[in-house]
Amino acid sequence: MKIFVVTGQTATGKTKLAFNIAKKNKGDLINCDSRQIYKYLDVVTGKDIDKDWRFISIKKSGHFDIGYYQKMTKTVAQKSINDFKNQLPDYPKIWLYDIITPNQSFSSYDYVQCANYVIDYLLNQKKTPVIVGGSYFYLKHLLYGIETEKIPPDWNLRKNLARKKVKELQKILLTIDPATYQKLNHSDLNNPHRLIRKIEIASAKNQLPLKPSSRPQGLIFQKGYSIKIYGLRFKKKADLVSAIKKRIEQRLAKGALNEAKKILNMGFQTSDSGLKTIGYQPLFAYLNHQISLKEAINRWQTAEVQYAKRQETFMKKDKNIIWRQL
RNA sequence: GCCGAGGUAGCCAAGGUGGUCACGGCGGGGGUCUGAAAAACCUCAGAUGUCAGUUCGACUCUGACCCUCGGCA
Repeated sequence: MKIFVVTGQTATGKTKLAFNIAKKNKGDLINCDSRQIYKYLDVVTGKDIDKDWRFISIKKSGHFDIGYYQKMTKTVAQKSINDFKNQLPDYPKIWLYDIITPNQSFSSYDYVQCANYVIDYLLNQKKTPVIVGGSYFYLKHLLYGIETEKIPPDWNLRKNLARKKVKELQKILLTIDPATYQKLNHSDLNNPHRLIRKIEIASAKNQLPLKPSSRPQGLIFQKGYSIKIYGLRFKKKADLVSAIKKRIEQRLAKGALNEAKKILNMGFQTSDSGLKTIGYQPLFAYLNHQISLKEAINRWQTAEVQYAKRQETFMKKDKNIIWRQL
């Protein structure tokens, strides 16, 4: 059973490659972009769908809405899907867009659950999963598994700890789990998010009886799967920058500003987790007359370029990625 | 042309009665990464407009010059 993965830097044309692979292998795309998972964040996140596509939900579990986008022919798009099910064009579907709303929380663990569900679903239908996206954190967990115990977020704890200074968090961790504390590097030691997570794990361990960690395994360790992981990246930084600039212009032309406005009108807060997505904050600042449009665009571009660099730093440690330079 | 303000790294910017060649922020380079990840965090590099003078010593004082920004003309 074949599984393809297309990952890499932003703005490298991952989706296009994924579509080509899917067409040749009777496949569907499975989104692995942590932003396109949100409903309503369409233009700024660059979802590759337009009016011809329709969302079909196949499973709602908890607050997750798992489904796919299906390309329609012009006439079909206007009528009921059921009447035309057999006439739909044979075109790869896109799974795992629009799972949650921008104010809902979603973790890499959640992603792995959703993705595995869809992968099984497709393999059962003898279809080829083509996982596509640049959220390597999600991808890493999907491919290689999550070794730590499955300790869910403790929102009360997080809320309390969020008010504390880094030094205090360090002290707490040092007290309840000195072994973990000693292993922290300089970066993690000053990272409130990660300190809080470590404290969360340590205090859960203290409360629950320690069970032998049943090592959940990632896709890559499962027998019978042949997985190819492609990574796209630019050879020259100047090309990355111009690709990003061009894409932002296109997204603005497609109505990125209206989308930002619409999202605020829907009642979402600028602090909602989905709206930490690159692009929205500067657009909000512009809409509030805090900065010029030019400044907003600059900030957006800079943030994208910085993100692309972080992606590469993270991904290049993965020796299973087959790189294609652009 | 005159009056005023000012010229500190790619950008913004602090400073001091002259004395380890200078606080920060952004941007840039390099990293971290196992239930927030398009997040959060770590780390490195880089500067006193030009020329002269005073002084043991000037980025800091003096003068000239060159620019920039206001106002007057």
